[in-house]
Amino acid sequence: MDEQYQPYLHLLLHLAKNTKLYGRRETSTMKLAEETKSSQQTISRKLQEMDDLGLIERKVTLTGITLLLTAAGIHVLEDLHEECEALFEHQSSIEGEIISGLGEGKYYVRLYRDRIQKSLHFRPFYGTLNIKVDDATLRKILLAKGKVTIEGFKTRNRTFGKVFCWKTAIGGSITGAIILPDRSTHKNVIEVIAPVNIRKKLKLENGGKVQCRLK
Amino acid sequence: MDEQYQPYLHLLLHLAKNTKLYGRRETSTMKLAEETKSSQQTISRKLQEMDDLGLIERKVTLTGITLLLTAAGIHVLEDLHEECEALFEHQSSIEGEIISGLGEGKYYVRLYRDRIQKSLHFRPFYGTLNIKVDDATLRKILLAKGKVTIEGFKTRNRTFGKVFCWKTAIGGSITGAIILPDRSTHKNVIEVIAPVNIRKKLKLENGGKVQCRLK
DNA sequence: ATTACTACACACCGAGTAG
DNA sequence: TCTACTCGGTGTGTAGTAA
Repeated sequence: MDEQYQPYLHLLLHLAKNTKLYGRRETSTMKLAEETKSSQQTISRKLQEMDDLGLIERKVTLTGITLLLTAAGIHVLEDLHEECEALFEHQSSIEGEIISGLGEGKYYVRLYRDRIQKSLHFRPFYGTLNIKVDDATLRKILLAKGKVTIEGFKTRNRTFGKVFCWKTAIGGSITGAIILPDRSTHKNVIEVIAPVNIRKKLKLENGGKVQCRLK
Repeated sequence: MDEQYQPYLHLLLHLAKNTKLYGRRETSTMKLAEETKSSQQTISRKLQEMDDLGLIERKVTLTGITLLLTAAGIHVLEDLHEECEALFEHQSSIEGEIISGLGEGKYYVRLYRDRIQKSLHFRPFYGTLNIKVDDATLRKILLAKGKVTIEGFKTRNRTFGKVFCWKTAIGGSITGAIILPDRSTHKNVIEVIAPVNIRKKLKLENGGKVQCRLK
């Protein structure tokens, strides 16, 4: 993004929406002021400046203003779009290193099995694939859309906390889920479950890399 | 886009690129000032303000600053991304009404045939499909990427002008091209050519609508 | 009705500099 | 070194108003 256009981005985006990028719009500085929650004077000045910068074409009429985005104006938005695309491109891709589990996972999956089936609509294999990921990847997962929460429960003897899940394609083929306990004990390790034995099916070994895709 | 974040967008985008959205970055106000072509003081102030707004997490260290985008900060960029997506969503789609040609097209395609084959890599059927489009659609085509120019030429008797072409899928199936003479005589009418007789193959009639997809 | 000028207040930028 | 303060010059928003 070219920083010189920063003060105009909000208005430019508004105009782009109004003109469907390529069209012409008959409007008035007052209408635009209302729509963008600023003053008629500010709109008038900004439109003049955007005209001077070559971002829009502007014709003053008796009843208002007719506006049109120029190729340059559209290009500013295209650039912005591309920058955003680049940012979110690898949005759903997760990569990490397979590590050996402690067998704990197996124990818990068994306990949560019915709840998992209810929330994620599959019957999990009783083993988890443990993947070590970096901080950024962990944050990516935690902030990802499509989070499913499995509520905790109590037995006579102890309390089991809630678990968060994200539906995931593992290794590009198996459909399963990443699960993270609300109060995780091991940092930077995610557990992945699926209806099948992932480790066996994908012939994975400790230390190897594996890709998942959030969905 | 929320207009209150406008002054921070440039810096926020810069930080997003640096942190790959989810990561942490150790940097300094001076480095960021250089990278974004502003002053150390401005960066310092803006980072404080972005922290106050909850867009970033900021930790001052002995050697500089450690930065992290918050969920809110990422969300601002997600919103921006979605707005851009919406703008460019129908970017490549062209729609118009079929009108009867004057037989002129046929004459010209025959003359330009070899040049068309060389530039567009297909041998055109000797007839054009005439489509009436609105102003915005015409502008969309003219500003579209992938424009191919066929240079004009002279014969003993007269001069033939250059022609602009855009590769296009017609009706979702036929691959052809939209062609527009440099000096078009009929306004808002585009001509479409293909290796086959489009009108016959798609069973099109005058007055009907047809969709094309630029590519 | 409009647009857009002038005038003024407030916000913002960046040089200098303290901590 | 670093961050971040003060402060003066400039930029930006809006009320009033002319055209």
